[in-house]
Amino acid sequence: MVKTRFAPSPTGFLHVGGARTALYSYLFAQQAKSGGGQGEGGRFVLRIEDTDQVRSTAESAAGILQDMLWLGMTWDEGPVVGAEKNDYFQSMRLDIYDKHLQELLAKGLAYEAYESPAQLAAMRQVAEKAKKPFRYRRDMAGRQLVPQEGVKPVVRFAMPYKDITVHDLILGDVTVKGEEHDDIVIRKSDGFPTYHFAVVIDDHYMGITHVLRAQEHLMNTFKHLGLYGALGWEAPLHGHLPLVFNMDNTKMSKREKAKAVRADIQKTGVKDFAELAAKAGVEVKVVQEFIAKKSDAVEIAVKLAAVTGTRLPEIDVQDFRRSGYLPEALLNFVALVGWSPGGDREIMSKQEMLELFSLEGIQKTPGRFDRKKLAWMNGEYIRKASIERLVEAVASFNAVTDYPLKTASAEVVRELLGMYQERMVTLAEMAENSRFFFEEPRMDPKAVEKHVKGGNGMELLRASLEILKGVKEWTKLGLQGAHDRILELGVESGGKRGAAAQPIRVAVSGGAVTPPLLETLVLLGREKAIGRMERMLG
RNA sequence: GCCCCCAUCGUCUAGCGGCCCAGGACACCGCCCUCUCACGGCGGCGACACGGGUUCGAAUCCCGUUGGGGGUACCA
Repeated sequence: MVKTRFAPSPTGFLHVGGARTALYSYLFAQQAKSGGGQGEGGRFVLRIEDTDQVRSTAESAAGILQDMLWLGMTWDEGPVVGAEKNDYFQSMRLDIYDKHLQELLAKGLAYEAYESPAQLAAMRQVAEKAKKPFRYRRDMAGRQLVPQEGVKPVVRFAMPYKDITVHDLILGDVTVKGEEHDDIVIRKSDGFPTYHFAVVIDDHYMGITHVLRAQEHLMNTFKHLGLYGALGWEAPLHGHLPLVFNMDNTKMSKREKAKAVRADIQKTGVKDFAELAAKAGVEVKVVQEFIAKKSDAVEIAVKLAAVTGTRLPEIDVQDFRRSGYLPEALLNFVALVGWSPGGDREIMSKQEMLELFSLEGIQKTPGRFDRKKLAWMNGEYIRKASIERLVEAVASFNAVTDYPLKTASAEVVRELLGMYQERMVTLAEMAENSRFFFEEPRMDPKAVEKHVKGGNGMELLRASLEILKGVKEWTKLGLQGAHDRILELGVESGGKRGAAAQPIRVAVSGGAVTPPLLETLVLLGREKAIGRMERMLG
């Protein structure tokens, strides 16, 4: 039996790094499920670690579930979508933690500690000045041995001070010496367990056999192993995954959204934020604090970005959905940051990943998240997808975005997909570039100058307009003759074959780039096409 | 500072002692195709961090150096 889990804390949306951790755990369990006859099956558990009362939110938890499902990762045990909290939320399991806390206390394997946060900070500072590591130990000098007025005690775990080795599934054996350990807090003063305590108890009760988590947890594992020992339980196997970074080696964090917005605001040189604040519907003071880097709040960044037109970097799964990535492409890409099936395999369906996944293929080094490669991969998926699949994807995309594409009929969506499938990398690109089909085009002055006003653009446009006006039936078939004639026009005028197409493009779309002219004109319709050309001619 | 992990093209990686003066993909740069933009095709640039060992033979094994990363919370 293999049982894995993904245990996010609901303090924000599902991060792509988290999605990858979830994916590996999911694949590992699913693999055991399909088993090849050798396994007794596998189960994948989703657990919400909401022991941080201040930062956890219900919306965040709901968002994480939604993102998991969008990516196609379903769980065998966990929260029920749309339902109230159940046993897979740590905040619902306080009794269990407390029971074991009492047990440890009774056995003398845990104890109350009475230092205030300020006292602890001071102790750390002293250690730092002396260039000595600070470790809270029951045998250290200077402990606060009696309760203090106004300070609620925490409970610390009496860590065994002996060498501990983790047999990591990915990194191999890692040992930390006994003198390195310290007595961690297992119950905070608010009565909630800390992560370390809740995780151990939950993994045990939920029967988790394999824990795959990010490498930032490696050092925590020793503490957890200490707890398993004290509780008399067998520990699950652990595997620590390499971290995921940005191309510039910085952490992929939500702070980048704030950074992007700040950079754009600073570029404008505006110093008085009253107008900006008003437009964004935020208090001036809040904006000022944001600019002063006193806050990196995502909600504020989003509001301000809407005003400044800043393109926020994608960090969370939701961001990628809004940018028009296909879940299968994102999943495929994310799988490959830190794992390789060996050989040259890159494009893989979930089913193929399931067949190929193995812990041996997991890298030990941190990976960079190369958005350009993701974009390429998304394009590959889009080009290989059936129109049916893309129609579905557009619906899912429209549900979280607000482009005019949203107003398109099913039939028009299919037409657009036909035109854009080979020339888009994300659905957002299509949504953006196809705006002129739905609303009046914004004229790009450079394009107008170059293709219409410059050279013989006006003449060509006039001649083309006459040809188009003569078209009886405004369909692909009916327009074919006129279209050919327009291309000839370009050659006759001494230009390239497409010389006459450009002025029409610009008149009709506002820019120099559209899908092939014929299809564009057909979908646009006679009235809009001719009207826009006439307007351009003045 | 201390503890721990890691190290192949700019990036993701293949490689698990001879098949490698290192293969693929993205990116980048040319050329071809072409009504714009794409798609597609062809080609180019480009890496075993460094120094010692071990071995007939090392990208692959060992040690050191350097570099990168993680941890060092009443956050997870």
